[in-house]
Amino acid sequence: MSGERELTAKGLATRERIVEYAAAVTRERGAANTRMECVRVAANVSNSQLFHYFPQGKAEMMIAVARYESRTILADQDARLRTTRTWRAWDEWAEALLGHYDENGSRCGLAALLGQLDQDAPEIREVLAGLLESWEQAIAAGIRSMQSARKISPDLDADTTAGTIVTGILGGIVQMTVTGSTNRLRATVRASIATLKAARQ
Amino acid sequence: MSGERELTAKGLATRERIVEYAAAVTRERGAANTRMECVRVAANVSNSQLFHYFPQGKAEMMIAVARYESRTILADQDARLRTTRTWRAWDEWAEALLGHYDENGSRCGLAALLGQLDQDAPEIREVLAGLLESWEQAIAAGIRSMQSARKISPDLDADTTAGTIVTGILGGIVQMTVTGSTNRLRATVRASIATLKAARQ
DNA sequence: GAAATTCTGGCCTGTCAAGTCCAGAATCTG
DNA sequence: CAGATTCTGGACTTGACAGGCCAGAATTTC
Repeated sequence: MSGERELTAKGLATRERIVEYAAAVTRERGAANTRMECVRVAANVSNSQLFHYFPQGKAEMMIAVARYESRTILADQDARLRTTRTWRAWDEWAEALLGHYDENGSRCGLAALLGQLDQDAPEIREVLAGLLESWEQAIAAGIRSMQSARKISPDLDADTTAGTIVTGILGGIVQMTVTGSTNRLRATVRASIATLKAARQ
Repeated sequence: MSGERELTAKGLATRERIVEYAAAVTRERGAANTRMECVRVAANVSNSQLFHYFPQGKAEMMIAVARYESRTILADQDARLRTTRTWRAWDEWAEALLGHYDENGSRCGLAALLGQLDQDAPEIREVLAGLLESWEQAIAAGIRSMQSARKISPDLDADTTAGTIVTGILGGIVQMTVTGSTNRLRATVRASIATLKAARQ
């Protein structure tokens, strides 16, 4: 047993499985209301295992959950946005985003974590800040693709616009968790695309 | 002692004072991390008083806090927006909003409550939904004032636009709590005003 | 001045959940 | 097979915090 962690492939797999179930519970109940006991039952592991893989306890686990959600969202968005060269692709991006929430009914891994920022967990804040940053970059890359394809004017500031779009999505998600309706998210995402189209070339 | 509550003027004043301090503590530490003990000390009352005025305990108190914050925000926004007839007034509105957060450094009563939605408190959700609704209406009223003054085209849908503006503000506030910076809020509020100006008449 | 209320302040209980500990079983790896 | 790890499961400790209880003091109100 060295100072650092050495996990076998099996160990890593188990740890990852725990994180996935923990993320699911967190999405369902919010980070604050996520009980280690619930995760234990959901992941079907023993208590010892939980604390074996997360010696720092719940705090460490929630950071892992934040990283997991972050990775998941970014992988999806990156794939959809990096080489977006048609208006149709943007419409599909928007509908995919909205469709996700229409299906999952305001369960949102991002929103579930946002509620937990008050705690003593600056690391979660950092992870989420990184997620927002990368998300902006993915959208900015999509905008630049459109500019390369001469469909959006090069005068449009891709970074600023991308930032505003992410802010709008975030606000829409929050409104969804408050009101239970995706109306505002829908309106905002469509307004974002309208803004892009207003800069048509 | 009748079935319903009968509070003297003094009693009401004390209750209100408790709510104000509770709101301050909540802003500082977030709803989840707000301890009755902290409120007790801050408001300088005894434990019995706390539970005398809030027989349902913390849950009831947080609802009162939500109503208080809601009232405070709306009173301010209503005053600024209901009869906004000049572009300058909009700029002042925006700067007041941004200035507030630059001063208070990401302390936000609204954000502090948003984090607490996971809990078993549907009433807080309702209060916040009402706040957002009224806020939208205040902004829509401001837009209509501009339309009456023939400064914004009557073709602009005041309600939809107001909804998008509130969504953007909300997203900016959330990003502020995550990143600690008001940059995105600033960009979004300015983009909102730019959208209005784009519908100049 | 009597009745009700407002208020103090401490003490006590209950609950919930995080995290520890341990003895032993199963599994993997060289 | 030997030695490490993975894993079970339960019992246990600890701490935080909500909330109740009570005896009595101050204040208000009629």
